[in-house]
Amino acid sequence: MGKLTQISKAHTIKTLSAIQSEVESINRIALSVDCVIFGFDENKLKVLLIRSDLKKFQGKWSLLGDLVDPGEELDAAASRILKQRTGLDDVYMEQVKTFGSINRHPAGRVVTVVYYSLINIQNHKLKILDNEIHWHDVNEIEELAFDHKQILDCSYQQLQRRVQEHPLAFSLLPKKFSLRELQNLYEAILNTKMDRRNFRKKFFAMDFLVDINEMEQDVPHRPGKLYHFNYNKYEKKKKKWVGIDF
Amino acid sequence: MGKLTQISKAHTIKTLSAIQSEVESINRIALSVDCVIFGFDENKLKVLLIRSDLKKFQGKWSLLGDLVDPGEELDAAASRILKQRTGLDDVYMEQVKTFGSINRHPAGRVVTVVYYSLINIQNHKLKILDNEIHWHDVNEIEELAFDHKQILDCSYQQLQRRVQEHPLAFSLLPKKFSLRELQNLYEAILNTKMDRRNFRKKFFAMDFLVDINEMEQDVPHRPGKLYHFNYNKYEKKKKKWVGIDF
DNA sequence: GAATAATGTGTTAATTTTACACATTAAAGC
DNA sequence: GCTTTAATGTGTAAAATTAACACATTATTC
Repeated sequence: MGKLTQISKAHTIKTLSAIQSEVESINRIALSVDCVIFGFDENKLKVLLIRSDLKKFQGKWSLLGDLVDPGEELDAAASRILKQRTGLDDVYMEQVKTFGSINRHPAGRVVTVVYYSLINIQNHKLKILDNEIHWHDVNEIEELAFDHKQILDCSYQQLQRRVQEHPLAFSLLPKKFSLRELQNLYEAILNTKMDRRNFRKKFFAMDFLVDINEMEQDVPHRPGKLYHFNYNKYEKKKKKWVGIDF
Repeated sequence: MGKLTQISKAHTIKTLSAIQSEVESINRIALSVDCVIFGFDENKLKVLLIRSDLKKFQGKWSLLGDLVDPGEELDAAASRILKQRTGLDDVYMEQVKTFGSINRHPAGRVVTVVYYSLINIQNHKLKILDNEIHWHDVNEIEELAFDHKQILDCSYQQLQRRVQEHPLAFSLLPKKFSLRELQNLYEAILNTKMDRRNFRKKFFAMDFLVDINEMEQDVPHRPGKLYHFNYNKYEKKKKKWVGIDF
């Protein structure tokens, strides 16, 4: 008996209900969503992890994930996980890749769709109540439960690529930020040092920064100017790019 | 009762079998793989489509896909579909994205992991026996069954991006090719016209082309030189890039 | 008020990308 | 076989982008 879309071989026109029962009888694969939640604090790129609840991985850290509800969109599942864990919605999120190795999960075949999100740690510092959840330096993570280290690496690489094409990184900063903070963020994500003057030039040229006529407070040195990111302007420009650059 | 990875809320250590039964009882989502198979012929970028076997989409074209076997890797499923439909293995393939809208499939919840592949049409022209399968100009496709138009658009965009970063496109050409053919291919994929001299300069500078001291045969004009693509050299260089450019 | 440490700013060199023209060669047409 | 035609093959100069680099200014700290 052919499988769902293999049917075309015989090429008879099937009724929906025939296919429906095929779907139900054949499928023994569970579907989950895992979230790689990035944050930025103390000039380090961080990722939110939880202690694994499986005996096999006892003591190990893992990404935040959950099974997808049969009636739930994939994006919605990712949002839900994020909301449950951080209390935040309206967060930048992007699908990364789907991981489906046969033995990636000890409980059976679990295929997982991975998303990364970018959140501002300060915003939700108080909302993490579960004391089994912690922020970890991305660059200091050696091992994770399941295949989560591989997933993290893949997501981190995608973030590094994307952040050079689109100014996503602002999602990791508070609304008001100085250029030094912005540069520290980029240096943390890309793991490089950059020239301060060229960095400033580049961002001013992009024309997404709004000078809000405020200065940093309580910094142990000469305070820098504070800026907003103009999301509207960015979205408008992005539309013009579609099909050209990306 | 919490779902698989939601368990961490209560944070008891569960046994595997407890989780296994959760997985089995909860999951009602089918998983498929769809392949966007690109080819290049008559200076046009093509995609391989099959007539839909569903009444709802009768007459409409769709991508080649199939349900994933519970014991089958995702990549393997994509390879299998390709092999079944074209007779080819050892083909360039890349995961694109996973599509999981609730109502994307009339038979129920079917989440599909999408791959694109690049194949050389000449190589396997004789292997497509099923007369319900045809090549279509990518740029002339208006409508497809399911959400396959959206999937195609997404895959095509990803191909366009990737081809500018890595010389993937060679997979679409025969082993021996002229620079004109190569440029026609890039122009077809990117939907642009390019300067012939700059194009040649760029590819010679990459240093992946091997002059095989042969000329085109049976062309209605002055024959051009033929080249091979040096995959080994490319793979070596790619390793040096890792973490720097990509 | 002197020392410190960060902010803020412009110019030049180097590299990369784009634009552009003419001689050469084989096929096609007469 | 001679002419016409249409493509191949090649180099250089301008333009745009990116990288390198130094000093005056300002608030804080001591």
